[in-house]
Amino acid sequence: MRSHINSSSPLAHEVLAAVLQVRYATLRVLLWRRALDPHLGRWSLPGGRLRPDEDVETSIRRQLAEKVDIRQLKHVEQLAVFSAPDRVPGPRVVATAFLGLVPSDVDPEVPEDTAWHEVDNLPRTAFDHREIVLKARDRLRSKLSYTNVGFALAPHEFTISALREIYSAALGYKVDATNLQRVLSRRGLLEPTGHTAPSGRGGGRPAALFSFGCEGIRVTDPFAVFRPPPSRR
Amino acid sequence: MRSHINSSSPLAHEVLAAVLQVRYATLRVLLWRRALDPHLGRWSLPGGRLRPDEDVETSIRRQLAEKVDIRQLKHVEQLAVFSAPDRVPGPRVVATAFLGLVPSDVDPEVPEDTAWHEVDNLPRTAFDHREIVLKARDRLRSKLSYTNVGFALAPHEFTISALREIYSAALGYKVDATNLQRVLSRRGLLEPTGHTAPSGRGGGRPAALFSFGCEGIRVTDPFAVFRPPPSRR
DNA sequence: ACAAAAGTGTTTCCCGTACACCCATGT
DNA sequence: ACATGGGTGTACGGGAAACACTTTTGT
Repeated sequence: MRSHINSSSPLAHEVLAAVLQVRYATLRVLLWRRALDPHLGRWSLPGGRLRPDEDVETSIRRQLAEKVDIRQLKHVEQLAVFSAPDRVPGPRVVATAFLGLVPSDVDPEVPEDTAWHEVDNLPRTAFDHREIVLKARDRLRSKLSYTNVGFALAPHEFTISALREIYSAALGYKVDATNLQRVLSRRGLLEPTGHTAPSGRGGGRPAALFSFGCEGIRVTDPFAVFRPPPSRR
Repeated sequence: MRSHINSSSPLAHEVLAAVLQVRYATLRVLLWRRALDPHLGRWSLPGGRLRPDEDVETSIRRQLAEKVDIRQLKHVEQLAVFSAPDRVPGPRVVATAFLGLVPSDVDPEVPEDTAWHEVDNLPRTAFDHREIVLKARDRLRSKLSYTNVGFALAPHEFTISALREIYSAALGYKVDATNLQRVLSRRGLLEPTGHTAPSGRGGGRPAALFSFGCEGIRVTDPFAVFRPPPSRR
Protein backbone atom coordinates (compact mmCIF):
# COMPACT_ATOMS: atom_id res chain seq x y z
CA MET A 1 0.00 0.00 0.00
CA ARG A 2 1.32 3.36 -0.87
CA SER A 3 1.17 6.31 1.46
CA HIS A 4 1.82 9.99 1.23
CA ILE A 5 3.01 10.08 4.80
CA ASN A 6 5.57 7.32 4.65
CA SER A 7 8.18 9.35 2.78
CA SER A 8 10.55 6.59 1.74
CA SER A 9 13.66 7.17 -0.37
CA PRO A 10 13.79 10.85 -1.21
CA LEU A 11 16.01 11.68 -4.13
CA ALA A 12 17.29 14.65 -6.04
CA HIS A 13 15.60 15.95 -9.15
CA GLU A 14 17.28 18.00 -11.84
CA VAL A 15 15.96 19.68 -14.94
CA LEU A 16 17.98 19.83 -18.14
CA ALA A 17 17.35 21.50 -21.46
CA ALA A 18 18.56 20.82 -24.95
CA VAL A 19 18.35 24.31 -26.42
CA LEU A 20 18.48 24.09 -30.20
CA GLN A 21 19.12 26.70 -32.84
CA VAL A 22 19.83 26.66 -36.56
CA ARG A 23 22.85 28.68 -37.59
CA TYR A 24 25.27 28.46 -40.50
CA ALA A 25 22.90 25.93 -42.01
CA THR A 26 23.46 23.52 -39.12
CA LEU A 27 21.44 22.51 -36.12
CA ARG A 28 23.22 23.41 -32.91
CA VAL A 29 22.77 22.79 -29.22
CA LEU A 30 23.90 24.87 -26.28
CA LEU A 31 26.35 23.05 -24.00
CA TRP A 32 28.52 24.09 -21.14
CA ARG A 33 31.74 22.65 -19.88
CA ARG A 34 31.55 21.04 -16.50
CA ALA A 35 33.74 22.62 -13.85
CA LEU A 36 33.20 19.93 -11.24
CA ASP A 37 34.45 16.49 -10.74
CA PRO A 38 32.12 13.86 -12.06
CA HIS A 39 32.94 14.14 -15.75
CA LEU A 40 34.97 17.31 -15.23
CA GLY A 41 35.65 19.13 -18.48
CA ARG A 42 33.01 17.31 -20.48
CA TRP A 43 30.22 19.14 -22.23
CA SER A 44 26.83 18.96 -20.61
CA LEU A 45 23.34 20.39 -20.88
CA PRO A 46 22.39 23.51 -18.97
CA GLY A 47 20.12 22.99 -16.02
CA GLY A 48 20.27 22.13 -12.37
CA ARG A 49 18.33 21.24 -9.29
CA LEU A 50 14.60 21.62 -8.98
CA ARG A 51 13.75 23.99 -6.17
CA PRO A 52 11.00 23.32 -3.64
CA ASP A 53 8.75 26.11 -4.84
CA GLU A 54 8.83 25.68 -8.60
CA ASP A 55 7.54 23.17 -11.12
CA VAL A 56 9.87 21.74 -13.72
CA GLU A 57 9.07 24.23 -16.45
CA THR A 58 9.49 27.23 -14.20
CA SER A 59 12.73 25.70 -13.03
CA ILE A 60 14.25 25.17 -16.45
CA ARG A 61 13.26 28.66 -17.54
CA ARG A 62 14.90 30.12 -14.46
CA GLN A 63 18.07 28.17 -14.97
CA LEU A 64 18.28 28.93 -18.65
CA ALA A 65 17.98 32.62 -17.86
CA GLU A 66 21.55 32.39 -16.62
CA LYS A 67 22.66 31.24 -20.07
CA VAL A 68 20.48 33.01 -22.60
CA ASP A 69 18.08 35.91 -22.59
CA ILE A 70 14.85 34.25 -21.66
CA ARG A 71 12.86 36.28 -24.19
CA GLN A 72 14.85 34.62 -26.95
CA LEU A 73 13.54 31.21 -25.94
CA LYS A 74 10.60 30.94 -28.29
CA HIS A 75 9.50 27.46 -27.32
CA VAL A 76 9.96 25.08 -24.40
CA GLU A 77 8.46 21.63 -24.02
CA GLN A 78 8.97 18.53 -21.91
CA LEU A 79 10.93 15.79 -23.53
CA ALA A 80 11.13 12.86 -21.13
CA VAL A 81 12.29 11.69 -17.75
CA PHE A 82 15.70 10.07 -17.51
CA SER A 83 15.86 7.93 -14.45
CA ALA A 84 18.34 5.10 -14.75
CA PRO A 85 19.64 4.61 -11.21
CA ASP A 86 23.25 4.93 -12.36
CA ARG A 87 22.79 7.72 -14.88
CA VAL A 88 25.05 9.94 -12.79
CA PRO A 89 27.72 8.75 -10.38
CA GLY A 90 27.14 9.29 -6.68
CA PRO A 91 23.78 9.94 -5.09
CA ARG A 92 20.87 9.30 -7.39
CA VAL A 93 19.47 12.11 -9.54
CA VAL A 94 16.39 11.85 -11.73
CA ALA A 95 16.28 14.30 -14.61
CA THR A 96 13.41 15.89 -16.48
CA ALA A 97 14.65 16.87 -19.91
CA PHE A 98 13.29 19.73 -22.00
CA LEU A 99 13.50 20.85 -25.58
CA GLY A 100 14.08 24.58 -26.08
CA LEU A 101 14.19 26.53 -29.31
CA VAL A 102 15.90 29.81 -30.18
CA PRO A 103 15.41 31.68 -33.49
CA SER A 104 18.30 31.66 -35.90
CA ASP A 105 18.80 35.41 -35.95
CA VAL A 106 19.64 35.83 -32.30
CA ASP A 107 23.22 35.42 -31.17
CA PRO A 108 22.83 35.37 -27.44
CA GLU A 109 25.63 36.41 -25.17
CA VAL A 110 26.55 33.16 -23.54
CA PRO A 111 28.85 32.73 -20.55
CA GLU A 112 32.45 31.87 -21.13
CA ASP A 113 32.11 28.18 -20.31
CA THR A 114 29.17 27.81 -22.69
CA ALA A 115 29.14 27.22 -26.44
CA TRP A 116 27.06 25.97 -29.36
CA HIS A 117 27.85 22.57 -30.83
CA GLU A 118 26.67 20.83 -33.96
CA VAL A 119 24.02 18.31 -33.04
CA ASP A 120 25.25 15.92 -35.70
CA ASN A 121 28.82 16.19 -34.54
CA LEU A 122 28.64 16.24 -30.77
CA PRO A 123 31.71 16.30 -28.60
CA ARG A 124 32.04 13.85 -25.75
CA THR A 125 29.22 14.68 -23.38
CA ALA A 126 28.70 14.10 -19.69
CA PHE A 127 26.37 11.41 -18.36
CA ASP A 128 23.43 10.60 -20.64
CA HIS A 129 23.30 14.06 -22.17
CA ARG A 130 24.09 12.88 -25.67
CA GLU A 131 21.01 10.71 -25.63
CA ILE A 132 18.92 13.66 -24.48
CA VAL A 133 20.20 15.90 -27.27
CA LEU A 134 19.42 13.30 -29.90
CA LYS A 135 15.96 12.80 -28.50
CA ALA A 136 15.41 16.56 -28.65
CA ARG A 137 16.53 16.60 -32.26
CA ASP A 138 14.15 13.81 -33.18
CA ARG A 139 11.27 15.48 -31.42
CA LEU A 140 11.93 18.70 -33.28
CA ARG A 141 12.10 16.87 -36.59
CA SER A 142 8.76 15.20 -36.22
CA LYS A 143 7.01 18.28 -34.90
CA LEU A 144 8.23 20.39 -37.82
CA SER A 145 5.95 18.44 -40.09
CA TYR A 146 2.67 18.50 -38.20
CA THR A 147 2.89 21.65 -36.07
CA ASN A 148 3.98 25.23 -36.53
CA VAL A 149 7.13 24.94 -34.36
CA GLY A 150 9.07 26.34 -37.27
CA PHE A 151 8.18 29.79 -35.97
CA ALA A 152 10.47 29.22 -33.00
CA LEU A 153 13.49 28.62 -35.23
CA ALA A 154 12.86 31.42 -37.73
CA PRO A 155 13.61 35.13 -37.32
CA HIS A 156 10.71 37.49 -37.04
CA GLU A 157 11.00 38.35 -40.73
CA PHE A 158 12.48 36.02 -43.30
CA THR A 159 12.60 35.11 -46.95
CA ILE A 160 11.33 31.78 -48.15
CA SER A 161 14.82 30.63 -49.04
CA ALA A 162 16.08 31.55 -45.58
CA LEU A 163 13.23 29.54 -44.10
CA ARG A 164 14.14 26.71 -46.43
CA GLU A 165 17.68 26.70 -45.04
CA ILE A 166 16.32 26.50 -41.52
CA TYR A 167 13.95 23.63 -42.23
CA SER A 168 16.62 21.81 -44.21
CA ALA A 169 19.19 22.12 -41.45
CA ALA A 170 16.77 20.99 -38.79
CA LEU A 171 15.42 18.07 -40.78
CA GLY A 172 18.77 16.96 -42.16
CA TYR A 173 17.80 17.05 -45.83
CA LYS A 174 16.91 19.67 -48.40
CA VAL A 175 13.29 20.66 -48.60
CA ASP A 176 11.83 22.30 -51.68
CA ALA A 177 11.33 26.05 -51.25
CA THR A 178 8.27 26.09 -53.50
CA ASN A 179 6.45 23.42 -51.61
CA LEU A 180 7.51 24.74 -48.22
CA GLN A 181 5.82 28.00 -49.07
CA ARG A 182 2.74 26.27 -50.42
CA VAL A 183 2.27 24.00 -47.43
CA LEU A 184 2.78 26.72 -44.85
CA SER A 185 0.54 29.10 -46.76
CA ARG A 186 -2.22 26.56 -47.06
CA ARG A 187 -2.08 26.12 -43.31
CA GLY A 188 -2.42 29.84 -42.84
CA LEU A 189 0.92 30.23 -41.07
CA LEU A 190 2.74 32.54 -43.45
CA GLU A 191 1.97 36.25 -43.53
CA PRO A 192 3.54 38.50 -46.15
CA THR A 193 4.94 41.58 -44.46
CA GLY A 194 5.03 43.65 -47.63
CA HIS A 195 8.75 44.26 -47.24
CA THR A 196 11.41 42.87 -49.53
CA ALA A 197 15.01 41.88 -48.97
CA PRO A 198 17.71 43.42 -51.18
CA SER A 199 19.06 41.04 -53.77
CA GLY A 200 22.48 39.52 -53.25
CA ARG A 201 25.83 40.14 -54.91
CA GLY A 202 25.05 38.27 -58.13
CA GLY A 203 21.77 40.08 -58.67
CA GLY A 204 18.56 38.19 -58.70
CA ARG A 205 15.05 39.18 -57.92
CA PRO A 206 14.66 40.62 -54.43
CA ALA A 207 12.88 38.24 -52.12
CA ALA A 208 9.63 39.01 -50.37
CA LEU A 209 9.69 38.92 -46.59
CA PHE A 210 7.27 36.87 -44.54
CA SER A 211 6.55 36.29 -40.90
CA PHE A 212 4.72 33.68 -38.89
CA GLY A 213 1.40 35.10 -37.86
CA CYS A 214 0.97 33.07 -34.74
CA GLU A 215 3.03 32.81 -31.63
CA GLY A 216 2.69 29.69 -29.55
CA ILE A 217 2.77 26.15 -30.82
CA ARG A 218 -0.24 24.75 -32.61
CA VAL A 219 -0.94 21.43 -34.24
CA THR A 220 -1.57 22.13 -37.89
CA ASP A 221 -2.01 18.63 -39.26
CA PRO A 222 -3.70 16.80 -36.40
CA PHE A 223 -4.87 13.65 -38.11
CA ALA A 224 -3.06 11.96 -40.90
CA VAL A 225 -5.76 9.32 -41.12
CA PHE A 226 -8.97 8.31 -39.33
CA ARG A 227 -10.09 11.89 -39.45
CA PRO A 228 -13.27 12.74 -37.60
CA PRO A 229 -16.24 13.26 -39.88
CA PRO A 230 -16.58 16.91 -40.94
CA SER A 231 -18.80 18.70 -38.42
CA ARG A 232 -22.24 19.29 -39.84
CA ARG A 233 -23.74 22.68 -39.28
CA MET B 1 26.97 26.70 -10.12
CA ARG B 2 25.34 23.38 -9.93
CA SER B 3 26.90 20.50 -8.16
CA HIS B 4 26.27 16.83 -7.89
CA ILE B 5 27.65 16.77 -4.39
CA ASN B 6 25.58 19.55 -2.87
CA SER B 7 22.39 17.51 -2.55
CA SER B 8 19.93 20.29 -1.82
CA SER B 9 16.20 19.69 -1.37
CA PRO B 10 15.57 16.01 -1.88
CA LEU B 11 12.00 15.12 -2.70
CA ALA B 12 9.84 12.10 -3.29
CA HIS B 13 9.15 10.75 -6.72
CA GLU B 14 6.14 8.67 -7.65
CA VAL B 15 5.16 6.95 -10.85
CA LEU B 16 1.55 6.75 -11.99
CA ALA B 17 -0.10 5.02 -14.90
CA ALA B 18 -3.29 5.66 -16.80
CA VAL B 19 -4.07 2.15 -17.98
CA LEU B 20 -6.60 2.30 -20.80
CA GLN B 21 -8.80 -0.37 -22.34
CA VAL B 22 -11.74 -0.38 -24.70
CA ARG B 23 -14.73 -2.38 -23.50
CA TYR B 24 -18.46 -2.19 -24.16
CA ALA B 25 -17.63 0.32 -26.90
CA THR B 26 -16.18 2.75 -24.38
CA LEU B 27 -12.70 3.79 -23.42
CA ARG B 28 -11.98 2.97 -19.81
CA VAL B 29 -9.24 3.66 -17.29
CA LEU B 30 -8.20 1.62 -14.29
CA LEU B 31 -8.62 3.51 -10.99
CA TRP B 32 -8.45 2.52 -7.38
CA ARG B 33 -10.09 4.01 -4.37
CA ARG B 34 -7.77 5.68 -1.93
CA ALA B 35 -7.73 4.15 1.52
CA LEU B 36 -5.66 6.87 3.12
CA ASP B 37 -6.29 10.33 4.26
CA PRO B 38 -5.36 12.90 1.71
CA HIS B 39 -8.37 12.58 -0.56
CA LEU B 40 -9.59 9.42 1.17
CA GLY B 41 -12.19 7.59 -0.83
CA ARG B 42 -11.48 9.35 -4.11
CA TRP B 43 -10.46 7.48 -7.21
CA SER B 44 -6.80 7.65 -8.17
CA LEU B 45 -4.31 6.20 -10.61
CA PRO B 46 -2.34 3.10 -9.70
CA GLY B 47 1.31 3.65 -8.95
CA GLY B 48 3.54 4.57 -6.07
CA ARG B 49 7.00 5.49 -5.00
CA LEU B 50 10.06 5.10 -7.16
CA ARG B 51 12.53 2.76 -5.53
CA PRO B 52 16.25 3.46 -5.39
CA ASP B 53 17.24 0.62 -7.69
CA GLU B 54 14.74 1.02 -10.53
CA ASP B 55 14.09 3.45 -13.34
CA VAL B 56 10.61 4.87 -13.84
CA GLU B 57 9.47 2.33 -16.39
CA THR B 58 10.63 -0.63 -14.34
CA SER B 59 8.90 0.92 -11.38
CA ILE B 60 5.53 1.41 -13.02
CA ARG B 61 5.60 -2.10 -14.42
CA ARG B 62 6.34 -3.51 -10.99
CA GLN B 63 3.59 -1.53 -9.36
CA LEU B 64 1.04 -2.36 -12.02
CA ALA B 65 1.79 -6.02 -11.54
CA GLU B 66 -0.12 -5.76 -8.29
CA LYS B 67 -3.21 -4.65 -10.22
CA VAL B 68 -3.18 -6.48 -13.52
CA ASP B 69 -1.34 -9.39 -15.01
CA ILE B 70 1.73 -7.75 -16.42
CA ARG B 71 1.60 -9.84 -19.61
CA GLN B 72 -1.70 -8.20 -20.44
CA LEU B 73 -0.07 -4.79 -20.58
CA LYS B 74 0.65 -4.58 -24.27
CA HIS B 75 2.11 -1.10 -24.33
CA VAL B 76 3.65 1.33 -21.85
CA GLU B 77 5.03 4.78 -22.59
CA GLN B 78 6.00 7.92 -20.73
CA LEU B 79 3.44 10.68 -20.75
CA ALA B 80 4.83 13.61 -18.82
CA VAL B 81 6.10 14.85 -15.50
CA PHE B 82 3.64 16.50 -13.16
CA SER B 83 5.50 18.69 -10.74
CA ALA B 84 3.40 21.53 -9.42
CA PRO B 85 4.69 22.08 -5.87
CA ASP B 86 1.19 21.78 -4.42
CA ARG B 87 -0.08 18.94 -6.60
CA VAL B 88 -0.44 16.77 -3.51
CA PRO B 89 -0.92 18.01 0.02
CA GLY B 90 1.89 17.54 2.49
CA PRO B 91 5.51 16.86 1.55
CA ARG B 92 6.22 17.45 -2.08
CA VAL B 93 5.93 14.60 -4.60
CA VAL B 94 6.87 14.82 -8.25
CA ALA B 95 5.11 12.33 -10.49
CA THR B 96 6.11 10.68 -13.74
CA ALA B 97 2.94 9.66 -15.56
CA PHE B 98 2.64 6.76 -17.98
CA LEU B 99 0.17 5.57 -20.55
CA GLY B 100 -0.57 1.84 -20.48
CA LEU B 101 -2.76 -0.18 -22.84
CA VAL B 102 -4.61 -3.45 -22.33
CA PRO B 103 -6.37 -5.39 -25.12
CA SER B 104 -10.13 -5.37 -25.10
CA ASP B 105 -10.54 -9.13 -24.73
CA VAL B 106 -8.81 -9.47 -21.39
CA ASP B 107 -10.81 -8.99 -18.25
CA PRO B 108 -8.10 -8.90 -15.64
CA GLU B 109 -8.80 -9.87 -12.10
CA VAL B 110 -8.45 -6.58 -10.30
CA PRO B 111 -8.26 -6.08 -6.55
CA GLU B 112 -11.41 -5.21 -4.70
CA ASP B 113 -10.63 -1.51 -4.37
CA THR B 114 -9.91 -1.19 -8.07
CA ALA B 115 -12.30 -0.67 -10.98
CA TRP B 116 -12.60 0.52 -14.56
CA HIS B 117 -14.16 3.91 -15.24
CA GLU B 118 -15.30 5.58 -18.41
CA VAL B 119 -12.69 8.10 -19.47
CA ASP B 120 -15.36 10.46 -20.77
CA ASN B 121 -17.33 10.23 -17.56
CA LEU B 122 -14.76 10.23 -14.80
CA PRO B 123 -15.72 10.23 -11.15
CA ARG B 124 -14.13 12.73 -8.81
CA THR B 125 -10.45 11.92 -8.80
CA ALA B 126 -7.67 12.55 -6.34
CA PHE B 127 -5.02 15.22 -6.89
CA ASP B 128 -4.27 15.99 -10.54
CA HIS B 129 -5.14 12.49 -11.73
CA ARG B 130 -8.00 13.64 -13.91
CA GLU B 131 -5.63 15.78 -15.92
CA ILE B 132 -3.30 12.83 -16.33
CA VAL B 133 -6.05 10.56 -17.60
CA LEU B 134 -7.17 13.12 -20.15
CA LYS B 135 -3.62 13.58 -21.33
CA ALA B 136 -3.29 9.82 -21.74
CA ARG B 137 -6.48 9.73 -23.76
CA ASP B 138 -5.27 12.48 -26.05
CA ARG B 139 -1.93 10.81 -26.54
CA LEU B 140 -3.63 7.57 -27.48
CA ARG B 141 -5.90 9.34 -29.91
CA SER B 142 -3.13 10.98 -31.83
CA LYS B 143 -0.94 7.90 -31.89
CA LEU B 144 -3.73 5.75 -33.28
CA SER B 145 -3.50 7.63 -36.53
CA TYR B 146 0.22 7.58 -37.21
CA THR B 147 1.44 4.47 -35.40
CA ASN B 148 0.34 0.88 -34.96
CA VAL B 149 -0.65 1.26 -31.28
CA GLY B 150 -4.00 -0.18 -32.20
CA PHE B 151 -2.48 -3.61 -31.73
CA ALA B 152 -2.30 -2.97 -27.99
CA LEU B 153 -6.04 -2.39 -27.76
CA ALA B 154 -7.17 -5.24 -30.01
CA PRO B 155 -7.47 -8.91 -29.13
CA HIS B 156 -5.06 -11.32 -30.73
CA GLU B 157 -7.67 -12.25 -33.33
CA PHE B 158 -10.47 -9.94 -34.38
CA THR B 159 -12.94 -9.11 -37.11
CA ILE B 160 -12.74 -5.81 -38.92
CA SER B 161 -15.97 -4.63 -37.36
CA ALA B 162 -14.70 -5.48 -33.88
CA LEU B 163 -11.60 -3.47 -34.65
CA ARG B 164 -13.79 -0.67 -35.89
CA GLU B 165 -15.59 -0.60 -32.54
CA ILE B 166 -12.28 -0.35 -30.75
CA TYR B 167 -10.94 2.48 -32.88
CA SER B 168 -14.25 4.30 -32.71
CA ALA B 169 -14.44 4.07 -28.93
CA ALA B 170 -10.87 5.21 -28.49
CA LEU B 171 -11.15 8.09 -30.94
CA GLY B 172 -14.59 9.20 -29.85
CA TYR B 173 -16.21 9.05 -33.27
CA LYS B 174 -17.20 6.38 -35.73
CA VAL B 175 -14.58 5.31 -38.21
CA ASP B 176 -15.46 3.61 -41.46
CA ALA B 177 -14.78 -0.13 -41.39
CA THR B 178 -13.90 -0.23 -45.07
CA ASN B 179 -11.31 2.49 -44.87
CA LEU B 180 -9.93 1.20 -41.59
CA GLN B 181 -9.19 -2.10 -43.25
CA ARG B 182 -7.75 -0.44 -46.30
CA VAL B 183 -5.45 1.88 -44.38
CA LEU B 184 -4.14 -0.79 -42.05
CA SER B 185 -3.67 -3.23 -44.92
CA ARG B 186 -1.78 -0.70 -46.97
CA ARG B 187 0.52 -0.19 -44.05
CA GLY B 188 1.12 -3.90 -43.83
CA LEU B 189 -0.23 -4.24 -40.29
CA LEU B 190 -3.15 -6.59 -40.88
CA GLU B 191 -2.60 -10.30 -41.34
CA PRO B 192 -5.49 -12.57 -42.30
CA THR B 193 -5.46 -15.62 -40.03
CA GLY B 194 -7.60 -17.74 -42.35
CA HIS B 195 -10.17 -18.30 -39.64
CA THR B 196 -13.67 -16.90 -39.69
CA ALA B 197 -16.04 -15.86 -36.94
CA PRO B 198 -19.56 -17.35 -36.83
CA SER B 199 -22.24 -14.99 -37.99
CA GLY B 200 -24.53 -13.38 -35.46
CA ARG B 201 -28.14 -13.99 -34.50
CA GLY B 202 -29.68 -12.27 -37.51
CA GLY B 203 -27.53 -14.10 -40.02
CA GLY B 204 -25.04 -12.26 -42.13
CA ARG B 205 -21.87 -13.30 -43.78
CA PRO B 206 -19.32 -14.69 -41.35
CA ALA B 207 -16.44 -12.31 -40.81
CA ALA B 208 -12.84 -13.11 -41.56
CA LEU B 209 -10.45 -12.93 -38.62
CA PHE B 210 -7.30 -10.88 -38.68
CA SER B 211 -4.39 -10.24 -36.38
CA PHE B 212 -1.71 -7.61 -36.08
CA GLY B 213 1.49 -9.06 -37.42
CA CYS B 214 3.82 -6.98 -35.34
CA GLU B 215 4.22 -6.62 -31.63
CA GLY B 216 5.85 -3.45 -30.37
CA ILE B 217 4.97 0.05 -31.38
CA ARG B 218 6.10 1.38 -34.74
CA VAL B 219 5.57 4.67 -36.50
CA THR B 220 3.67 3.91 -39.66
CA ASP B 221 3.14 7.38 -41.06
CA PRO B 222 6.28 9.21 -40.01
CA PHE B 223 6.06 12.36 -42.10
CA ALA B 224 2.87 13.99 -43.09
CA VAL B 225 4.77 16.63 -45.04
CA PHE B 226 8.34 17.66 -45.76
CA ARG B 227 9.20 14.09 -46.54
CA PRO B 228 12.82 13.29 -47.20
CA PRO B 229 13.56 12.77 -50.89
CA PRO B 230 13.24 9.12 -51.90
CA SER B 231 16.64 7.48 -51.44
CA ARG B 232 18.31 6.93 -54.79
CA ARG B 233 19.86 3.56 -55.30
C1' DA C 1 -37.31 -14.94 -50.66
C1' DC C 2 -35.64 -11.77 -47.42
C1' DA C 3 -32.89 -9.55 -43.99
C1' DA C 4 -28.47 -8.83 -42.06
C1' DA C 5 -23.78 -8.38 -41.89
C1' DA C 6 -19.21 -8.63 -44.40
C1' DG C 7 -16.42 -7.50 -48.04
C1' DT C 8 -15.16 -5.26 -52.72
C1' DG C 9 -15.02 -1.82 -56.42
C1' DT C 10 -15.29 2.71 -57.95
C1' DT C 11 -15.28 7.48 -57.74
C1' DT C 12 -13.94 11.73 -55.96
C1' DC C 13 -11.23 14.91 -53.61
C1' DC C 14 -7.32 16.91 -51.61
C1' DC C 15 -2.63 17.29 -50.55
C1' DG C 16 2.05 17.07 -51.48
C1' DT C 17 5.62 16.72 -55.00
C1' DA C 18 8.18 17.71 -59.16
C1' DC C 19 9.35 20.62 -62.62
C1' DA C 20 8.91 23.86 -66.22
C1' DC C 21 8.33 28.50 -66.88
C1' DC C 22 8.07 33.52 -65.90
C1' DC C 23 9.80 37.73 -63.16
C1' DA C 24 12.94 41.15 -61.21
C1' DT C 25 17.36 42.76 -60.30
C1' DG C 26 22.76 43.46 -60.67
C1' DT C 27 26.70 43.49 -63.78
C1' DA D 1 22.26 40.96 -72.98
C1' DC D 2 22.91 37.72 -69.57
C1' DA D 3 23.43 35.54 -65.30
C1' DT D 4 21.31 34.86 -60.87
C1' DG D 5 18.09 34.00 -57.68
C1' DG D 6 12.81 34.58 -56.56
C1' DG D 7 8.15 33.36 -57.61
C1' DT D 8 4.14 31.10 -60.15
C1' DG D 9 1.55 27.64 -62.80
C1' DT D 10 0.64 23.09 -64.01
C1' DA D 11 0.59 18.32 -64.13
C1' DC D 12 1.19 14.01 -61.75
C1' DG D 13 0.64 10.63 -58.12
C1' DG D 14 -0.98 8.74 -53.89
C1' DG D 15 -3.75 8.20 -50.06
C1' DA D 16 -8.05 8.56 -47.77
C1' DA D 17 -13.01 9.12 -47.66
C1' DA D 18 -17.64 8.15 -49.34
C1' DC D 19 -20.78 5.10 -51.09
C1' DA D 20 -22.88 1.85 -54.11
C1' DC D 21 -22.71 -2.88 -55.06
C1' DT D 22 -21.85 -7.83 -54.41
C1' DT D 23 -21.27 -11.90 -51.42
C1' DT D 24 -22.44 -15.02 -47.77
C1' DT D 25 -24.93 -16.46 -44.14
C1' DG D 26 -29.51 -17.23 -41.00
C1' DT D 27 -34.56 -17.31 -40.77
